[in-house]
Amino acid sequence: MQVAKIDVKQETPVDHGEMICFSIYSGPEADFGNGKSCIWVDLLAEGGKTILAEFAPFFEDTSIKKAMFPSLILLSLCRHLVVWHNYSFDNHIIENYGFKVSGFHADTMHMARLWDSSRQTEGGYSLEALSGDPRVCHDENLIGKVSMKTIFGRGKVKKDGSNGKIITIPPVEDLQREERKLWICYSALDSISTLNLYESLKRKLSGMEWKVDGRIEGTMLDFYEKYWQPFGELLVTMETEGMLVDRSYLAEVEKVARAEQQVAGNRFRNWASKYCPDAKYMNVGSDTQLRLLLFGGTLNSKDQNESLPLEKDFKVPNIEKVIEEGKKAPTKFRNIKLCRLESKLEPEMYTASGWPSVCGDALKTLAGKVSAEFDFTDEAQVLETKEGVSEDKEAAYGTAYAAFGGGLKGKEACHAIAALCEVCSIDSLISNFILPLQGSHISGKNGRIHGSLNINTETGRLSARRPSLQNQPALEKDRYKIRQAFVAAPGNSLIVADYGQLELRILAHLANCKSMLDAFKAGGDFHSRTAMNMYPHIREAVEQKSVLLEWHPQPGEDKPPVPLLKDAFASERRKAKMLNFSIAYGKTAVGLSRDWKVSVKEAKETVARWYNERKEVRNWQDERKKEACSTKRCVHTLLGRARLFPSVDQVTSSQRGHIERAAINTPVQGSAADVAMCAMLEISKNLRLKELGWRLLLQVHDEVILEGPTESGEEAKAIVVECMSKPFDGKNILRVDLSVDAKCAQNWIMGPIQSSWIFHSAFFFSLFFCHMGNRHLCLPSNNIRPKEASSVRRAEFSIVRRTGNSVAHHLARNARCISDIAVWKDAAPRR
DNA sequence: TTGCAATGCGCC
DNA sequence: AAAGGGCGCATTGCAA
Repeated sequence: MQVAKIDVKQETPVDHGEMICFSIYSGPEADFGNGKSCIWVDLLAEGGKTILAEFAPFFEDTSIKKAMFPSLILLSLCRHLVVWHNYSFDNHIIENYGFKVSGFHADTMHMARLWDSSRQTEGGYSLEALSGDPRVCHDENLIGKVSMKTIFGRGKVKKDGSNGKIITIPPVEDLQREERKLWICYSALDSISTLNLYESLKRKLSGMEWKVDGRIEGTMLDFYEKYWQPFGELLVTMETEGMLVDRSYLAEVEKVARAEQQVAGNRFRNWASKYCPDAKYMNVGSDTQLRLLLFGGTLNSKDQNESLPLEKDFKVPNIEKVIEEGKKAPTKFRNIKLCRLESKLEPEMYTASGWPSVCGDALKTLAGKVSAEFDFTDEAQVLETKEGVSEDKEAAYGTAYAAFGGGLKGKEACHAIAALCEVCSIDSLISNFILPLQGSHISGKNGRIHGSLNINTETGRLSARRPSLQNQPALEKDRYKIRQAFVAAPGNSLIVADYGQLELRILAHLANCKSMLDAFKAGGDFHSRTAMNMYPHIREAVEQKSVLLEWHPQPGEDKPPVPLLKDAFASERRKAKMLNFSIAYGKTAVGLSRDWKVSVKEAKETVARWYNERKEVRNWQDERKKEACSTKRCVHTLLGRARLFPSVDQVTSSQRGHIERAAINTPVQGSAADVAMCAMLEISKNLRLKELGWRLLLQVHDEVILEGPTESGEEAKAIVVECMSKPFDGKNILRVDLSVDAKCAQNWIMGPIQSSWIFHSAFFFSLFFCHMGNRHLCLPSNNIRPKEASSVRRAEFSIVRRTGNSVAHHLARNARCISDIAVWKDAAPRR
């Protein structure tokens, strides 16, 4: 299928994009008439829409019979199962025409991910990359998909008439009309490649053992059919469902955010301009400018031959309408000269490439724990400060205090840098959420936003795109209450349910760690319990009842009789909590020492304390590392999905370190993803929920959101909790309970967060979409990296051959449907 | 004008 | 010697 009028990089396929053609292929034995095995349908031709309507029964369910369609063909077609490459996209495009797509059988994109989850940097998962990779498809008689760029790309003619390096591709509508023969071959090849890919992947997955807990359950093809096939379909329905967003609320929030950002930005610029006049006009969001302003002249920590310049010109919008020398009128942009503010300021953190870092953490070290509210250019506040009205303590100021000479100047610097942090955080909220959530490109006609939920991570987690709802500010940090903009439709409510410490529970299960399992069994505050286990003096205090592990207020009590552990030993608990999360991710003592700003020795000691009662965890981690670095080269998740690593013989030691950490993390993160997936399948299978009208909308790692009628909220909530607590066919196969917290609310702020969407498709049909609207596609010729973006604009599918030949035959005979037929041998001329 | 690498930041 | 797993996405500044 090819689609026009959609920009896949920006827009959701729900309610965006139009199909311009599609092709069908069901294997070489199928005969569409005259020995042709592939048909291609032109929807741009006169009456294109009518042709599509004729195919409606093919897309839809058998029960929806259209009289206009010859019933014989209809019946045989509808019994077919369809395989797609990136089903999500095609499904949405077809649904844009009002058809419900049925007969989903498999998605080769997901199958490929299951077979090898580590292709993202090495080929990727586009149809082109997969079908052209001899390790995937090795049929000598078939060639893989050939990219549009290869076939239709032309060097863009430069102004001087010479051929440029930039490759352009004409709009697909033009190609379809003007390069007809080639175009038909190209699109036919997509469906053929998809079928070929499907057969290959089926063989691959069938050859992989599927083991759960050491017991053979079948092959990975069985796994696919049991889990990822229905999961793929579920994700698509969730994308279609979408979520309602309150735009007027967001518009209000935007005003406030912009105003606050402006104030904080001016505060910083005013201060900086005392040292460097042009800083008054700088872009505080540019890390390049900031780096020079704060650390100009510093050496690169990785290459002592390189250093930042002491001053540099930057191009900024000429808002002040300054008329530069030699110019008559103000230009659109102008140059400003930035220089280092204070040479005593020393960078403490560096970026990966060795330059001083200006990230939030680095800036906070400079500023210390001070408020961004003080504006020392404001006389009144300066006076107040001099009189000692503000309670600032010198200890709270960061390293900038001394570097800028201490006293008032030092304080000024710290407060200004704190204001800078504020600007950055507000900016990211605006550009990541407040703006995109108001745009129409990610929402459909009904005003709901339809992001995408993808199975495209190495561990099997979902990712959410357009928008990326998974990085919404956490409840406590959501200064503009953005989650409040996600609302239930009138008469409906949301159920927001999340797992408590899912990954830690998984780790406890996988490592069979007694201490952790006991702590979970005991319930209460897990991190406090960890702290108690790590520090004998805390344990003593608990045993003597001079502190409480946790406290459940009884009627009439307004505070605990003795202090709580989390208050009395706050820093120990904080460390315990960080260790709980960090260790599962493979973090080392050196990393922790930097985070905590303590010596490596001290960090090592703390880590040792953590492992002391959790020896099983260390053993388990060592086993995983060995497994990853052995000839097996892989680790597995709870449900038996594998993650393959490169051979350790061929990597650097730092890459080996990465492999070892991933080997520890993947089973934990990937198993958590398995649990969340099973829970969602349980929820979607639940007949009572269906009956009550509750639908899944979103998932974010350990949290799900449903929407349904308010009146049945409580009943539905109980069912959801049940499904999540026993996600494996109604059972919990873990050694540890799954704790679930669920709320019923009108908007998301009342509870936890989440969302995502998928893409994918596979086998008899090939639907071609073209996107990019009327714009020409411009690609530099050296861009050989097949990105997912390119696969997203295509959708390919095929029908599993059951009665393939007769169907093909009938279709081919319906001349009104078919403008042309292409056989694969004619396809894909190489240029 | 467009794409890209580097950087940074949010979440779990 | 360095040492955090997994993502998506925005912006900047530069290259083609």
